[in-house]
This record gives sequence, C-alpha cells and structure tokens, in this order.
Amino acid sequence: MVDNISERKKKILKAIIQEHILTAEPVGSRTLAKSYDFGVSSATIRNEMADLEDMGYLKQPHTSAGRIPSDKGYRFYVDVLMEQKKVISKNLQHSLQKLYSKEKGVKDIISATVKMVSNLTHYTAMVSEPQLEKSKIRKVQLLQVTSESLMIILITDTGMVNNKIINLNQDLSTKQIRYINNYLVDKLEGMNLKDLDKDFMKMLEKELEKRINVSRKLIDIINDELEVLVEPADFQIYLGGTSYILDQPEFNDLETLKQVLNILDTKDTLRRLLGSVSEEGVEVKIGHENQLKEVQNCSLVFATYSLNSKAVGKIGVIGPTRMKYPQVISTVDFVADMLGEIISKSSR
Amino acid sequence: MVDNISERKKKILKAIIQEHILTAEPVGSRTLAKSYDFGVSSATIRNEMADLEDMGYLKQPHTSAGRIPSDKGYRFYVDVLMEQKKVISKNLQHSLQKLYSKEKGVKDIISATVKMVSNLTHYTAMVSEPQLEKSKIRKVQLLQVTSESLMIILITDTGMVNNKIINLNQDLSTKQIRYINNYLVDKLEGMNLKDLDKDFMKMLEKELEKRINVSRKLIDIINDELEVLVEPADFQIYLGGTSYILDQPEFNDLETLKQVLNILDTKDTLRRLLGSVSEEGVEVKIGHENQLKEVQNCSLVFATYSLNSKAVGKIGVIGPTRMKYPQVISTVDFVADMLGEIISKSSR
DNA sequence: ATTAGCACTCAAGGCAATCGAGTGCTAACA
DNA sequence: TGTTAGCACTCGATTGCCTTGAGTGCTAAT
Repeated sequence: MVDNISERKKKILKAIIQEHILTAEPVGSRTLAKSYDFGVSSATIRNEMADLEDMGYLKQPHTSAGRIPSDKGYRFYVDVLMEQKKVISKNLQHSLQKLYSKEKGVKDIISATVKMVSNLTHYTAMVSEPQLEKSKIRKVQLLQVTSESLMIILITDTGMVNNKIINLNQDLSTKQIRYINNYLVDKLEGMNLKDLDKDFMKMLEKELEKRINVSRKLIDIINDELEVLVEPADFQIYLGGTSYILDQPEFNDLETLKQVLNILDTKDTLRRLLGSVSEEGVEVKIGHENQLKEVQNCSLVFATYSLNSKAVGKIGVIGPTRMKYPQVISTVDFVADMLGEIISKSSR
Repeated sequence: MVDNISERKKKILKAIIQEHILTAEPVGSRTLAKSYDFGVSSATIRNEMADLEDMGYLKQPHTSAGRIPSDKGYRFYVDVLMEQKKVISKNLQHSLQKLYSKEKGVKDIISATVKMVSNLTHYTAMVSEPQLEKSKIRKVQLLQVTSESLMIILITDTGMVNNKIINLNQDLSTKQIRYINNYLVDKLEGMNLKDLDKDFMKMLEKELEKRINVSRKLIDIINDELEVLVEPADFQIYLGGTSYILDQPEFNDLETLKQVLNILDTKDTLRRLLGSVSEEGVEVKIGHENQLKEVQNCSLVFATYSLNSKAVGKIGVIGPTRMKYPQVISTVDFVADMLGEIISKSSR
C-alpha cells in the first residue's frame, strides 16, 4: 500500500529526519520553520506533521514534545528521500590500500577492515570471514604431526586456511599417508565445498575402504574430522569499535546498552544477526525490521563482499535507528568492494 | 615498612572489605557492629576505623559516609586476610571436560575457556593464545598453492598452527620446492622459536643461496615471510563476557565505562594489559598497581597456563577493585591448570 | 488552504526542606 | 587505659514544589 504523500510533506519529513539525526532531539515545528525555509509558517508545518504522524512516519515521545521519526519514517527516508553519497576521496582509498599492504593473510585483512569501518563510520562494525560453503577447495594436504596424529589442511579459493588435527590412535606408514593424501587431493581439489555433503562423504568412505589397506575405523575418523572441518556453522565474525555504542545518547540507559552488548558478546547471535550471505548490494534493517528483539532499537547496514563476483561474506555496521544512513551506506558499500578486491589479490 | 596492626583491627578490616564487596556501599560502624559480633560497641569500631584510615587501608568517599577499602586495603586483604577457596566441585570439573571434548583445535578450546571463565566469575575474562616464542617448531611444510605462490605452514608443539601465503612472482618447479621444503624441515624442525632471530635468518639465507639454483630475490621473499610468520607481537587475545562490566555499579558512570571498553576493544592495549608471560601462579593487580591509567579503578587477576610445565599463555579476569577475590583467584587458577592439560592432550 | 493567536501539556531544571546514615568528640565508667 | 554512651554535626540523597519553555492542537480570521 503506497501512501499518497505530497511533495511538501516529503520535504518536511526529510528535514525532520535529518535534523533529528543531527541532534538526537525531538524536532518541533518552530525550529523547523526557522532553520529550513519552507515559505510556510510553523502552524502549517504543525498540520503537516500531524498528518505525517497519522500516516505513521513520525511519532511523539510525549504530548508536548516535538516529533521523532518512526521506523517507517526512516525506511521511507532510506528508500526515497535520502541523497546517496557516492564520493569517497582518493586519499582515503589510497591510505586504505596502504593499510592493507602489510597484512599477513585473510584473517588479518579482515581484522584491519573491521577496525577501519568502525573508525570511518563511528559505529560498531562487524565483518564475517568468507563462508566456506561458498568456496572451492583449492588445496588439500595431509601432514604427519606425530606418529599417531595427522593434520589435514584445507585451502580454499577464498584464501581461507583451515586445519585440524586428527588423532588416529594407531600408527600409519608414510606410504599409507601419502596414498590417502593423494587420494584426497584427487577427489577433493577443485570441488565446491557445498557439494561436500553426507552423500559424498559416504562415497569417499566406501572408496577409501575398498582401495587401501587400513582399518575401517581409521577411515571413519578421517571422514568425521573432515566433516567438522568444513562445518559452515562456525565461521568467525570480527567485531570492532564496540565502544562507539556508548557515544550514542539512545544507549545512555544501561538496560538497553546491556542488551546490545550482550548480543555483540555472543558469536552465535552475531552470526544470526549478520544472517546468510544471499542478497547482493547494501541491505538496511531498521529497528523492528530486525528479527532479534534485542536490537529492535538499532539499525543495521550491511553489504556483501565478493570474490570472483561470488558473494562470500558480509560486512556490517550497527548503530541506533537514528543513524547517518547516507554516510554509512556509502562507506560500507565502498569498503565491501575494496575488501573483495584485496582478498582476491592476496589469495591469487 | 610493615604496619603493626592488631588482631582486632585485622578482623574489622576484613569484615569491612567483605561487607563492601557484597554491597558495593560504604560500610559504617553501626551496621558493622550489628551484622558481625565483635563484642565491642560501634564507638570502639569507629575508633579502629579512624586508625585504619590513618594507616591508609580505608578511605572515606565524603565526611559523613562510611568507609570503603583503599587499594592498599584490598592488597592487604588479598595477601593476608582472605581465606583461599580451594574447592572446585567435581561436577564442574566434569562438565568442563565434557565441554572441551568436542572442540576443533587450540583456538576453539581457548574460545570456550574464555566464555567459561567469564560465566563462572561474572566478570570479563581474557585468554591469550600460547605464545610462539615459548614454543618449539614441530613441523614445517611448504605447499604449492598456485604456480606462483606457496604456503608455508608451521606447527608448534603448543598446538598452534600458523600459515602464510608467499607470493613469488615467478614459477618454481616442484623439484625446487621440494628441495627448499626439505631444507627448511631439516633446519627448522625441533628448533625453539625464540632462537629464530635475525642472525639465524641471515644464515638460512646464505645457505639456501649457496645450495640451490634460485634467485637471490626469491630467498629474500621466503625469509621475509617466515620472519613475519613467527612475529611474536601479534598473538591473539580472546575476550568474553564484556557485558558483565555493566553489572558493576562502579561502572555506571558512562565515562569510566567507556575508558574500560575502549581498552578491551583494542587488541594492542589488551596485550599490554595481560603483559608478558613470566611469573608462575596467580597474579593480582589492584587498582593503581596497574600501569595503564584507564584501568586504575579495576583489578586484574591472572594466571599463566603451561604446556609441559612451561608457561606459555595467560588467562585473566578484569573487574572493579571491589572484586570477589577468593572466588576469582581460585577459579582462574583452576581453569588455567585445566586449560594447560587440555591443550597438551589435544596437541599430543 | 493558510496563519495568527491562545490555552493547554508536560519534561526538565532549580530550590528548599527533610531524612538519615554516619562521623568525631567528650565525658563517664570499669 | 581502653571502652562506651551520648550528642552535636555533616552532608549526600530523596522528596516535593514551582517555574520555565518548547511544543502541541484547536479555533477563528484571512
């Protein structure tokens, strides 16, 4: 259902939202008439504001106060009213590239990114690692660690390196290891990780058993460990700028503050918060549009970043619904692109 | 300089501190006389309290209030007065072991530990990974990733796995790689990481250059990357239970709260906070005993954990100076032991 | 449709009074 | 000489009251 909303109402709504984002205070008709030049009196604006409140774009904290935007108001602002900022200075771009240049691997790049985004936006930022199920296996390697334990190492085309120790509880000859290794290399390299499902594991198990002269139990172990290794449920999320939350007057209340910090403290909920990597481009979740009730007075802005034009991870910002959407959206968008590029380059 | 302090004063001081730890309020002579049975009147206690204040163990927030312990008071409490809690229930021990059993590697074990400690103590907890410079190299492996890039993998006896991609910008034959690999294995495995210093790298560089038929530049690159890989400066610190800070009334003030959260948000300062792994056993830093002024209204309790009876990492708790020292100290101590055991087992 | 005017509302801030937990001091007592 | 009862005093916290002022909604005039 599309509200029929006059040009003047739009202008006023936009002004109210921008003013509120700046001041964090309820906006009254007087101030509005003074600061902005609408060519109408405060009384007229009052009427328009009353209309906008009826339509659900604004609300009043209490009877004798000005108006603040509702979630719906912000939504309309983001979708329609707001002017996109597209300009990121070349300077910035350059200094970012320099910042990245001395990092050690994907994980370090992500650490640096999350710090950067939070510093640029002055909100708390988070970045998820490239998701395994979106990646291809580039390299598999078994490595003997002790006489009874192996390490399996997995390198993906997204530059992620996973590894896990496998305890065999029995000796294995170098030759046997080499054989299994070659077999795994042959079967797994180049494979999409999402195809590495139960069926495939069964098949792998059978074939291994048929071909080589090791106990069934051993193969079981190796398979189990491999399965855990590619478990998608526990990808890391990097967090930065937590203390920026405290700058926001809407979190002066300790109870709400605690709710949010609790969310940020638990990797599990963080993962749910970021959600799955599906949509392309920038996504904005305002207040009650979020599933988790603990963050329904927050807004989230995220973008996916891609390797080889395949979305593999997310980068996001969390702040109060009264957020500087234009800046944040353009920053997140820009950095996401950048991050994709850098990771591609570093893992090429 | 040892204060001569009577038994009765000790008893009173101990009572004041325990009362204050419980209530977070200044403790007055009236309440003290009522709750505890000293067999003397509040007036006498008042006199004793005045003495204790003169000696520096107590202080008054303002003239007409009760007393609260000073840092010196807490120090005396921890060193002399406090009764150590030594009992950790078998139940707990068991459930911990179970919790650990399904973890993937050292890093996951540490994640679980930090969460556990914060939940047990209700303070913010931190754990550092096993420090590289304390470890031996157990395994080195070069792995060809693409035609122009290698990965070098390093496994230590502490179970840490480090890796780094090396971009060569030139092709290298499998044979050459195998040669370099074997050379590195031969030279590095079994070596103490702290001996891998500039001199050693120089030597390595020279020898490699002499023996194999690759460009000087290539060797430079490999050496550089290896150097970065064993850089001790950037070991991770895992953090958990950040939001417990908010439960403490002493951090109701947003300014002090922000100071502390800022510290916790920056890995670098966190590292300084935990400090180097030197002393054995449990260490308690109370208020101004801390170097960083941002945490001088906090207390830190940490213990080192050891692998093969060599201290390799730290596990710590941060909270207000009004901390439940007996519980925290015994918990941290216990978990540190446990963690060492578990990691040893998992990386054996 | 717009606007000036006016009565009304209500959070916030200032102020004074009160409360009460706690102190220090003094004088009496064992 | 150490202990205690008693008392005046202090001072933060709480409470209630008043004022202020930004803001609204309604009405009547333009």
